[in-house]
This record gives sequence, structure tokens and C-alpha cells, in this order.
Amino acid sequence: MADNLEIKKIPEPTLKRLTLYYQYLSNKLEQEIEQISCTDIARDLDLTSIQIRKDLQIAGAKGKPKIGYTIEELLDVLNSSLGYDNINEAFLVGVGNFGQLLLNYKGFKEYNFEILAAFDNDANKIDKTINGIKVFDINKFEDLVKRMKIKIGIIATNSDSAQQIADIMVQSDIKAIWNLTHFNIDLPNNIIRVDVNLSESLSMLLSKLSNMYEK
Amino acid sequence: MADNLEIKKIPEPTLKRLTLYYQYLSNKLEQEIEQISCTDIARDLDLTSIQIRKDLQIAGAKGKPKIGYTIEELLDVLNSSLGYDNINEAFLVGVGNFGQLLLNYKGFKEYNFEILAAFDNDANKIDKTINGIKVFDINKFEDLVKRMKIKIGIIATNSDSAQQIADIMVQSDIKAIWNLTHFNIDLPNNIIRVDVNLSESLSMLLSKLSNMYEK
DNA sequence: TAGATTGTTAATCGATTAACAATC
DNA sequence: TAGATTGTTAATCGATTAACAATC
Repeated sequence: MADNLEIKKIPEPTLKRLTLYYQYLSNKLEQEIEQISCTDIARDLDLTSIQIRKDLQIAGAKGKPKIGYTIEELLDVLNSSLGYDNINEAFLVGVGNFGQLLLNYKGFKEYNFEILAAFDNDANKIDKTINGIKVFDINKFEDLVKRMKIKIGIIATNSDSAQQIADIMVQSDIKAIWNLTHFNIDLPNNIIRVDVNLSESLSMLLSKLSNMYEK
Repeated sequence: MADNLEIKKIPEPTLKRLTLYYQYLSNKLEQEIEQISCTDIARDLDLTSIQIRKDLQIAGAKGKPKIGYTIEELLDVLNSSLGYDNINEAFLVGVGNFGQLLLNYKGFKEYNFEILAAFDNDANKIDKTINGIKVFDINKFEDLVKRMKIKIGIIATNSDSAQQIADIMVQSDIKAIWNLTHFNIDLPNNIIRVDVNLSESLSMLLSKLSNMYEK
């Protein structure tokens, strides 16, 4: 009884790898391959088979000894543990370079993810349509979020406005924020935050390079 | 003797936090604050003071009991352990949306990072100049990398070309690759790879959101 | 001096890896 | 049947947290 009420908390490193497996397996399925073993996946993705077995187990996959896993079944399991089977509708704030990039991005459909509207405070951008997505005045954000019951907000403004937009999102009952600025926004901890921090990523690269030369 | 020859290998989680501290402390310095304690940093960044003390120790910082750390000294230490004090010159391949975003990005100077040239295979883009950076034909890549001794390559093409460009980079003696596609590129393991995988990041958000609603 | 904070060693925690029985 | 692969429990490893002495 307690069992299926339990929260299945997937560890972050596992979660990251699960997304990898998903991409990898989608690819395999297109090549009309039906069965696969951890050994195969491990070789191709440069991981260990034990780790993959463990990850798949956490996601809830079932395989058959000697035979392996059915790719279609694996994709189903991953699909649901990664939350791709929900209605993933989002609003984007900030129609600058990064914002426009996302509005034009084709790869989101795979995850059932859709940006339904964009917001900005620049009169030159408001009421324009980008890739079929209309840009609204930021002051309409709260009302539209509540009426459309949107849960996901994307912050693609410049860093200076990030916190202010985050506050508006919190007030509008947004549940999860995808933050594309390099500002470390402050949120109540019942709200999910995922950052794409280009500076952090670049910094990782530079420091690894620098450490390499110290060897 | 063996001591200073030893490779100071900073753990990845620490490295990520160090970049955070760097941004945070730069900010503090602008506000003309000179001293800071782990307790202060912990409160502001929502971490524990023990962890910060450990991280700073790994980076090689020295503080004074009761007083704390001198911000300027901390920034110096971080600057060098994060590799910002090297000459960080890069070539970018792929002048699409993401590529142009990076060419126009102002925040890199802080890290002494500079994109010196861009490359594409589209005749409409070749010989154009974006934000002062010239776009060359991709077939000039290897020669220019070798002549200018460039170590960092950025892949901002579409995912389909990512592996092919990576191979060209390896052959050209690039040491570190910043991969902005969601393709899982395959590299010899003496080459540094850092990915900005928007799909992975989005997927993290969706699965966290989905897990939240299962509670 | 007293108290806050650093520096460092030890304990804990969680993720990865190893080992091995079960099984197709 | 034999061998490869899954599933699961135990061992290892590394990062985080706790504890506490040193000290400004």
C-alpha cells in the first residue's frame, strides 16, 4: 500500500543519463532495431553496463536475462519517468536572441513540450508573431498564466531582469522555471528551477583546459 | 617535492560552485565590500558554510579566523584556479541562431575568453562579419587553427553535423570542445568536452515537474 | 578575554562499481 | 546444456556534513 504512494525520487545523475538513453534509443528504433542489451548501450555511450542496468531499474524497466530489453518498452518507461507524457506547456519571457532561438527551435515536440506564448516589455516586439507564437505585453503574464493554468515559465531576458521576472512568475503560480540567464535567481523551494548557465559551462571548459596544462 | 608536481584535480561539483562564488564575489567587490565570511556567502547562495570553506580550501584560498576572507584575494585565487587568467581564444563553427547568439554575447570578456573567428559552409554567410568577427569557409578551419595555435573549438551547428565537425576539430589539434548541439559526440579521451545540452536541461525540468505531481 | 570564524580531521551519506545468483 | 545477460545485494569510492581545535 505504502509502496505505490512512495515518491520515486530519481537521483540527478541518473536522470541526466536517462535523457541520454532516451535520445540514443529513439535513434535505434528509427534504425528498426528492436532488442538491446546493457552491454550494447554501454559500448555505444561509453558507460558501464552495470550503471545502465541500475539506471534502467530505477526508471522501472524490465528486461529478460540473455535477451536484454525491448527498445519500445524501454522508451515507454523512459517517456513516463521523464515526464514527456504530460502536457508540457510553457510561457517564455524575453524575446531577445536566446528567446527567439527557443521560439524557433524544432526539437521540443519530441518531449510534448510547447511554448504557447511569449512576453516582453518592448513595444516593438509586442504583438509580433514568431514561428506562430504571439508576443504579449509582460503585464498580461499573470492573468494568462492563471487562465490557461500554465505551469512552466522560461526566463530568457537579460540577467538584470531575471529576478524580477522570477518574482512575477512565482506570484502567477508558475511551478517550474527554466532559467536561461546567468543570474542565480532566488525562489521559494517548492518551485522547481533548472538553469542553463552558459557562463558556468564555459567556465568548466576553461578550468579543465587550464588544469590539463598544469599536468 | 612531489607535492607541487601533483595535479590539483578539482571535483566537478566544486568547480561548478567556484564559478558561482566568482560571480557572486565580483558583484560584492563592485559594491565596495572588502571582507567576507563563509557564513555570509552561505546565507546569500543558500549553501552551507562548511561546504564553502571546503571549496575555497580546494581552490587554495587562505582566510583569517574571526575575520574571514579578503574578496580581492579570493577573486585572484578563483581567477587562476578557474583558468580565467589564460589566453582563452576560440573558433566557432556554425553561424546559425545559436552561433550568432554567442558571437554577439557580451559576457565572455570577464573570463578573458574571445571568439576570434567563425566558420560555416553556407556561401551566404562566408565573408560576412558579425559583431566584428569574420566568418570563414569551414575548409579553412584546420589551417587557421594550426597557424594561430587555437585550442578551443565551439560547435554550434545542427546536431547532424556535430560529429563531423568534431572530427575536423580533433584532426586540427583542438584541445577542448564546447558542444552546443544535443548530439553526444565521440572524442578521444585526451580532448576536453563540455556540453550545453538544451534538451537534457529541458528534460530535467519536465521530469522534476512530473515527479512533483506524483507526490 | 570571549566569541566568531577558519582549517582540518573524522563521520556520514549517496552514488558507483563489484560480485554473484537467477534465468532465458 | 552452456553462456550471456538481468536483477539484486554487498563493497567501494568520493563528496558532503559534522566536530572540534586553533586563532584572530
